Amino acid sequence: MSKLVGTGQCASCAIRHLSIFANLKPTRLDNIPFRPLVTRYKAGETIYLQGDKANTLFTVRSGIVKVTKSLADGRSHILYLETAGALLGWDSFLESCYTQSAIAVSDCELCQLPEADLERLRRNDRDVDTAILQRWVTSLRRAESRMLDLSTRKGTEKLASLLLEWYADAAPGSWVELPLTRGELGEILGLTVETISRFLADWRKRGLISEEHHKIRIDDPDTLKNIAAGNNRKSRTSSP
Amino acid sequence: MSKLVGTGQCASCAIRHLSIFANLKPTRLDNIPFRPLVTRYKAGETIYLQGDKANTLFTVRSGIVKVTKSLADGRSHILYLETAGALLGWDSFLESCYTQSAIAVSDCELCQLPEADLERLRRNDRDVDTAILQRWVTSLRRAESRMLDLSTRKGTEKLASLLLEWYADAAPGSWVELPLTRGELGEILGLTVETISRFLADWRKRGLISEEHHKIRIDDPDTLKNIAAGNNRKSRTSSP
DNA sequence: CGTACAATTGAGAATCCTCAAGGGTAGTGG
DNA sequence: CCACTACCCTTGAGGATTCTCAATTGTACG
Repeated sequence: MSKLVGTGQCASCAIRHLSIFANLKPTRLDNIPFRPLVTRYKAGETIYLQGDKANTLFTVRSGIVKVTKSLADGRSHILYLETAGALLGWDSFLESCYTQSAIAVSDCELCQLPEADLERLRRNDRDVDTAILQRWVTSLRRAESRMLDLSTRKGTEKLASLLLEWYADAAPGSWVELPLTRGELGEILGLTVETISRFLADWRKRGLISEEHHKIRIDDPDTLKNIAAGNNRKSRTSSP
Repeated sequence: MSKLVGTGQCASCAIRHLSIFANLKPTRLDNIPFRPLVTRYKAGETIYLQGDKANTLFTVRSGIVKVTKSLADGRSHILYLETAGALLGWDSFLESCYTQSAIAVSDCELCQLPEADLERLRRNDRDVDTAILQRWVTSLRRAESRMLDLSTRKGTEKLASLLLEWYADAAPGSWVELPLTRGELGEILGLTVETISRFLADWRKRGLISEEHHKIRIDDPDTLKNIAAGNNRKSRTSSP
């Protein structure tokens, strides 16, 4: 199960520059009126479940968290993959229940921010308030971009985009950890396991990517970018 | 073009109970330090465009507004349909550009809320702040539900749900205005004009709905609810 | 009454899903 | 150490769904 590591020292936190406290001056940090609990989760462990009473927000310190949403009949979807610095659990602000579940994809470490404490801090500190507001708008933008992707783009376009985005910060030609199963990739993009498997197999054969264990390498980024841009579509000539 | 009607009197506003000022006590309303401009738009007119400098939020007073997002290649999608009480233009909080466009679907009347004024009010008034925060979380939830719908549900399920939702507040068996074209319905659900047209034609033939001019009536809500729930799927028996 | 746009309908094809079978891999317990 | 299990991945065949292209009809509005 998840393990409590201790209480965080925000002033000396290694990922503070990514967090909502990034812009707080050191003197202000002393005013943070609570010490967030730091919890460690192993891959596959649940952080919170859709339907649980929502009264805590979380900041990801390390690892990858998938945020999923399920339908009554069992169909589900991965809404976001969150990494270091992300803030989870907005539903807490409504003092209701979580409308999604959060699950560790890799081993993770998270800070717990009780809603009441964070709310008090937000009201008293303009920088924290602004940081939260910005994250909020950014989350909404991201969700809206995903809606556009889901509704207008083909499977190959979406998968190619996801790989490139995942790979964005990596050195060209290097191996990158991809701790997601085919099923999870499908749940992000709205495709089935088999479809993902077929696309990746095809791209491996064509020399666009290589895979080994749970690592992936992009060998032909240009072609992949073309696919992501939809240039493999049948005919979309702009000439009359 | 859009026409300026005048400046709003929040205290006596007919839709205040739906707005972010709903919970302000009458005495507090006098403290609203600005008079929102009220503007009228005719069907089809643009309220703001993706890429415009974002410094104004809007409250819908009457009519229906579609909020759309476009890809570089021209493909686009309707993110939301907004009605009385809705707040638009969150991007203004980031002092950047609008990442969507807002267009009047029917004749509309909107209040303009300059970001700077609203921001000042939000910081000074806890109720306004809470109201905005709640709308934010609600918007995010709605976007996430739509993501789930777009990625997991079939066309018929989505269209049936949309009609039922649209019809939710109407009396059973009554005619309801549906000012959306087939193309717009498709842009909401991620389907083409032709697909929408075929679904509706089929349902008309089967006696589930009736259409006349731009009005629609649901004749067999039960069957439609079944379709929306996915009960027309091939086989999903839970027995072994 | 012409023009522009919306809706319909058909035919064929692209895309993706479902079902099914088989192979690989990692962890577990005797 | 090995069998066993569970889970993930792959691949094929067939079919459901939806798109694309094209032609036609209907409708609103100046």
